[in-house]
Amino acid sequence: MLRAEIREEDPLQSTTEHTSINVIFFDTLAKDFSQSVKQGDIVLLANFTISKSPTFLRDKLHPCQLEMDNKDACVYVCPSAIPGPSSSEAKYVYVPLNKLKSKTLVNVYGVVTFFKQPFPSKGSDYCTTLKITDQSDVKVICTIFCKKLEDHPLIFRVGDIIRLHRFKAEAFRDSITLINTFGWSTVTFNGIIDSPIVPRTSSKSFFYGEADKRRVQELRQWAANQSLCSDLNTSLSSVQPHMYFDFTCQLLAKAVMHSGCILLKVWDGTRCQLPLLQVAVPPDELEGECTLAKDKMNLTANVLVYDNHLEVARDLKPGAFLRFYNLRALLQKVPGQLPDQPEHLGFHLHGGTVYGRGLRSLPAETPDLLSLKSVLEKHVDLDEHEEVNDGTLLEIWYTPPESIGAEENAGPAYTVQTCEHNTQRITLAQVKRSTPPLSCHVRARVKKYLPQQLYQCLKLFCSKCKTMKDVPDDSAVANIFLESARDNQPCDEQWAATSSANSREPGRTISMHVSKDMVGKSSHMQLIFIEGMTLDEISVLSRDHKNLVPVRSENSKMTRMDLTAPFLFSGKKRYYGCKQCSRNTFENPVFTGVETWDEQAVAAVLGVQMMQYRFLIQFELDDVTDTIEALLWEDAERFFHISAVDASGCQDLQDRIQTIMDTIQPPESSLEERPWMDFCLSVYTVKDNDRNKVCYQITNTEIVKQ
DNA sequence: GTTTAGGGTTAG
Repeated sequence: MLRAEIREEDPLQSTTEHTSINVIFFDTLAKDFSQSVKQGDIVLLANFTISKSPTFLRDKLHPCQLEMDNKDACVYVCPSAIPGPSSSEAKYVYVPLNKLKSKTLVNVYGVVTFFKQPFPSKGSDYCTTLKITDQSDVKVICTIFCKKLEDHPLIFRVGDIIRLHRFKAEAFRDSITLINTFGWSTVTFNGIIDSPIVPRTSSKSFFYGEADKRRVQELRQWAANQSLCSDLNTSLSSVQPHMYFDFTCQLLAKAVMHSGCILLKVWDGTRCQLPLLQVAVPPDELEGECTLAKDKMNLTANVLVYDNHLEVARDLKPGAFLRFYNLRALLQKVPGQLPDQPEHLGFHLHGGTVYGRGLRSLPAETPDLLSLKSVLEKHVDLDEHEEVNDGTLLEIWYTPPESIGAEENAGPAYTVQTCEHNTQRITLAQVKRSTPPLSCHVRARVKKYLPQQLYQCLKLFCSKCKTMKDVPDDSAVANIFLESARDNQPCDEQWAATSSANSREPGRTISMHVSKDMVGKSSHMQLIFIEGMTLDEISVLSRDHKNLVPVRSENSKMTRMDLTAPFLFSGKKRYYGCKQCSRNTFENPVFTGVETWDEQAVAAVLGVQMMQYRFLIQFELDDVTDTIEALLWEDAERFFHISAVDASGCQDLQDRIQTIMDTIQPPESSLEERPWMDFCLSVYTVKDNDRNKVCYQITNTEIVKQ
């Protein structure tokens, strides 16, 4: 038994849907038919019977089949005018590119090193120019003139392998060029080693056999070691401003901007690192899908196509896979944009074909598209959200991408806004475009924060002169005490009761002074002035004494220590004064009338302008549309639910801040893994060298108690 | 059995 598949000779004249049908031959007829027929031959069948095709569902051919089981059944085989592969292979001889002779007719194989999409020549035809090379390492320019665009070779990228039949070799400017001539044909193959060898051609008939496969394999192998292949790895996520690059993508939508410009909205499934240009198009002028959700996620590239490329762009259908060649990435200002705001990345396919500039659609099944398709498939969940009404779209627009379709991320996880602002949440890109002053709500993740050493986020701030400084480290403070204690002679003040003792080190005397008014009061009520102690000693002593004021003597008069050191030790807390705003020294302090000594009272008596403890953290926030640097400053204590001064003397509280920061930005985590947080942002301007600088501060935002 | 192009960045 033998099965043959035959097709209607002229499908256009066929009135039925199925133009191919199975024929079953039996016995001698099967054997004879097998020996005399070649693919492409015309057959004439008579006296068959018609039965249901059992393979209809599987092979999608005609639901019936023809069975040649009748004793009168016969078949005539008419050899086709098109020669079969077996007879044609020997006819083609391929000339190496270094052996081309002028004025000869040749067939060649080569690897494409450069090519241009077909462009209109000044004559009657479209022209394709390309450059090829082979193992001889000679490069030859080829020119193909042909009236019909669809008959031009299907070259997708540098590295493709092309076979040229019936080309004329000509000398031009000291080198040989190839031009198509009568009866010409071209076949191309992709240059990827070990990928299936599938001929691409628009020729009506072409010969292709085992010898061709071998030749393609040889050239692929050779080319792989020559680094001829163009870089097709530029994705939207890696594109940089001012680049020229080849870009493989899918067309989402298109719109005619004016007679000289078509907008193509495309994506490759990766997110651009820079904000992408948004081009406003009225919905009824946009052909294809609404890209709002993808725009929002910085996934949609807007390509403006001009001049000679309009012809190709006009015929493209949304959903098509495209490759742009030598596309230009440019930073552009949005109309009405303020000078300080970031520019947006747009893409231009300007006129001309230099460096191969152009675009073409790629057949959906080409192996060139495998990686693109696999990236796009990861975004399938997005599409469902685009078939929704405007209200939902608006919501998606204002929702960070990862929370789309993920219920568990829908609500704020770690922060809550405590303000009364009734503003709709906006994107960071919109924040940057806004005009200060302004309060707004955003949802973002923490990309980075400073200082990374969290103890450095504790600052000293003078509310009078607005000076801010770091908390001095222990070694600096210890040095001040050490210097002061050296060769110190205890001071002698009339108002103080003094007791002194020798330290273990020779020459250092430790003294303690208490106001005579306070003698006999319990120790926690007392204000004790200490002299000649080291930092360690004061620290030990301060465990049991609430108010220790370190002093030194100058000409037997009691003087404050340098204000780099704390002016007061109280339990584990240390209080600092502002060098600029404090009085130089204190004389005859008045201690009467003070019932309880706290840091305020001590500062007042000593003439010290006390510095406040504050938290200061700079966050880099990211919500995909943009990033901004926002300070956590005035509302930092509310944010953490921790007082800065308490944290200054308490390791547990410092650890709690570290824990919160590790939740917001888990160590070693990628941005995508970090929690979304809701922030109230205050946008304001600050004079900076006579220029107005826009600043962002996190206000009215608190960590949710876990 | 003619001609075209014969690579090398627009300027929106």
